[in-house]
Amino acid sequence: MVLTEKHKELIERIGVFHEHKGMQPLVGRIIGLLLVHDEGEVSFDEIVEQLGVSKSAVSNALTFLQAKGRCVYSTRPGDRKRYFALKVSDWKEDFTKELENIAEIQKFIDEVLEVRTDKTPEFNCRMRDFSNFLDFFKKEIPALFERFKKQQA
Amino acid sequence: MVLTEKHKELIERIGVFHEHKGMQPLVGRIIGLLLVHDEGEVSFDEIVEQLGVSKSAVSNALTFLQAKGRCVYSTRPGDRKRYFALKVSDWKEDFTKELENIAEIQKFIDEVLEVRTDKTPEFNCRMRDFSNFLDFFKKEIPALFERFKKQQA
DNA sequence: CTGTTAGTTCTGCAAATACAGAACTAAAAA
DNA sequence: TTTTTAGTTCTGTATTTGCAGAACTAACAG
Repeated sequence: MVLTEKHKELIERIGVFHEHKGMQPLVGRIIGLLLVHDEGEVSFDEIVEQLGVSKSAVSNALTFLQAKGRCVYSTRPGDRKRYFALKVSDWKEDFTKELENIAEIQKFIDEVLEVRTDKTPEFNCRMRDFSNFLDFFKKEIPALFERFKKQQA
Repeated sequence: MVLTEKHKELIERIGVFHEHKGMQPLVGRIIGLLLVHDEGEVSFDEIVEQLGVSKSAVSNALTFLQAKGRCVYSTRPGDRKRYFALKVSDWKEDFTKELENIAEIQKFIDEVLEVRTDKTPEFNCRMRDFSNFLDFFKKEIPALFERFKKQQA
């Protein structure tokens, strides 16, 4: 597949977006490439060529993406190459994980509340409020997907 | 205020948590200190002493936190020191921002769908599904807070 | 057995990060 | 006016990051 300027520019922006989420630059670019690539599956070599980076960098980035469960590869009979693709299948799972990750702050809030004295009742009250909300939020996640399903039909 | 080992250890863990979110180490530690500190407000000097870091590092970190709107300082009559505190007041706003930030991926998903051919209908379909969900999700955020309010009462 | 393909692991380095320490600034105190 | 206080900005540096390139490995091909 030949990438147009538009493709390349979009890949870069998707890369930067993922960099901001803490991923290393190339990892974000690879996600971008796998997203815009027509065939869905992209060979190791093609990633190297399209992004103009070294094999070692691609190898490490793909190992990372696979470890994170964001990417898989398949093979074809009579072809030793690996074809990589994103696991868009379980976006619900991924999204849930991200939401739960945000809510992880609750664990700390609760620990903080345990060590705090009652010198600052308003502060403590707000924190407890926030903790209660996070509790509520986590429980609401499944319901969220259900409401979406209903609304779809 | 004298910090116990428990306090210090909790500050470190809160620091690491924020590092994973892309903040620089000291910024995370300062958030931790402001969270566990009894008085709620902590002077510049005390931050320097409690965390054992340089004034310059603290100055930069606090400038960053204030720019991000996560921290404010107040002053006291006849006292030139600045007392820093977290802005826990608007956790709803902060949380909303974080959720919207997650949903920002939708912008890219939609752009990706525009440049993709229909060679991979299933992939495209899943992406469209995800985009629709993100749409739904963003609209649901205010309702989420409302349901929490109701449940509280 | 030798060569080739496809990818991995190791080594090194250029650039970015995160901080220390010193010099500096602005305002209040003496 | 000089000094002190409280914090900022500048300069240098140790550490970490992100990648390139080379050496290596495993499997198949000739």
